[in-house]
Amino acid sequence: MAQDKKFVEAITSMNEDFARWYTDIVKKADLVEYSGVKGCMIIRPYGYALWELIQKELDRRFKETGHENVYMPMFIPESLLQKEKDHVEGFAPEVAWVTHGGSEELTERLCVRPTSETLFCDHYKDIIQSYRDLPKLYNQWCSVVRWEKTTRPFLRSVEFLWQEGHTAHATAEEAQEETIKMLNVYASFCEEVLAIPVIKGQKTEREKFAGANETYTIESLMHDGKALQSGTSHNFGDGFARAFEIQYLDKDNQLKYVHQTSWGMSTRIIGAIIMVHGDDSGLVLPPRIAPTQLVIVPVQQQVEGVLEKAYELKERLSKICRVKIDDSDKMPGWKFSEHEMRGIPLRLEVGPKDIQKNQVVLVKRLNREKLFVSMDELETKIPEVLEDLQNALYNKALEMRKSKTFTAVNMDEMERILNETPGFIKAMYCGNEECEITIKDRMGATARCIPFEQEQISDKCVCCQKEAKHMVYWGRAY
RNA sequence: CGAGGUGUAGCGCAGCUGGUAGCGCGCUUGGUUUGGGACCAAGAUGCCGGGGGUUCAAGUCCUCUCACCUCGACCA
Repeated sequence: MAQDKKFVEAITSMNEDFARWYTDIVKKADLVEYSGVKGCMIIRPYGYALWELIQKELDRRFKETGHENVYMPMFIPESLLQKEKDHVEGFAPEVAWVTHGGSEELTERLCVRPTSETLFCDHYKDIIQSYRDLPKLYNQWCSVVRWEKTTRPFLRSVEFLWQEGHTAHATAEEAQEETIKMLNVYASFCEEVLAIPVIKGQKTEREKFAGANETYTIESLMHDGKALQSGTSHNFGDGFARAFEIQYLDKDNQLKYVHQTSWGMSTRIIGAIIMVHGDDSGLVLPPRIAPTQLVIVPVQQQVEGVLEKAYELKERLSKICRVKIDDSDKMPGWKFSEHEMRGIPLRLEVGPKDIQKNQVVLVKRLNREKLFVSMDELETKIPEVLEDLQNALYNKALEMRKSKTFTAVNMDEMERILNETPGFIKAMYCGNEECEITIKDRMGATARCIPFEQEQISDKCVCCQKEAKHMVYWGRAY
């Protein structure tokens, strides 16, 4: 089992301690450094490069679906935050307040935005008058602050980077269409770019966003069997519009409330990339999101001609992929491990022997498989291998999820599965919140979503055994 | 906010019944090396988390405090 051999002792093994494994990777792969403020992280160049690629891919998809980027203030006056009742109640426990400007106490406290619904609403109220002003399709890239007590890099930090889309529509139908459209954007982004398979579905009443009529979600499953909400899309109906009096004059000369949506994806998704694809040697990045897709490691670089050839290859290959060269004076083995830890999908080794044979060695991060490739065929071979790796990662993640997805018809069965083989549990639900609470209290699992793709596991609710309304994915979650 | 744990060099740690600071890795310089974490030599690096006490003497004992980590309750 040479493939499973561990070359680096620095990373705690996944099976030994998953939480430690995660923090080890985050630090050893140079994604994050802890900062002086509890719960706030320094995102280092490699981690930020990941985020930039995520931004680039998502932003392109937002633009393609007609959205425009804006920037809202970071501060929200207390009175503004108060306007929508459910919304404030949802966020009140975790907002940070600014009370002073310099040495002077403010007449009204300012909240550091935990999310920007109220700001967008306040703005929409001013700029929307006519049906001709609709729809408004805005998005904002920013950071938000939520005063969390238990924090972990990417998964839950006090300040995090995200994107929040906020749209206003003339009709309820349009708003619903937008909500689903953006959920699909997230889902295809996750599956196509991040190679993370997701379950699309709707949140239960209990789990939905504060102030939303409906919340839709994509849920993914981590290696330890815990679920991660990877993106959400909300239909607000006209609830916020009524609270903020966002009205427009329709064609029929009637004043009507707009219908709104919001949707977000955050740096948390980086946690998902780590926990879905990573292994005991470190990060594993899908090629489409890898800041460096190919690293060139010269071997015996002191031998005349080796470094020159390596630089020449870098120059050539930079036209077809994101490539870096490691010409430091570390040992080759050290470099191999280092770049594996950072999850670079493909390594190219070139040494005197290769140059003689006019070939290079390509090594896949995923399984350390070696390919000997002629120097003349790199331009066709490398994109092919990267594409294969992208697909292989998706399939592997899908297999992993399948192997951790179970069905249960009663509480004992559900609890046994959760304890013995953590993962998603498909089980029927009556729709009564009491049952959700019972399940949460008894086994710490929550309703992840009511999937669009329904299955009939049984007729009865897994908890109360009364008539079931729908099938729900349950699980312990991050 | 409850329960537990850890703070000593950049990182990981040792430092006993108190006696004035050590190991490994990393770092710097020079040399030999290079196909899975090389070797030799010479270096540099400390408010022992912070305050207060006990003592002739405190990483070490007492006390308060702060920070961080892990696990639970609440959340993207």
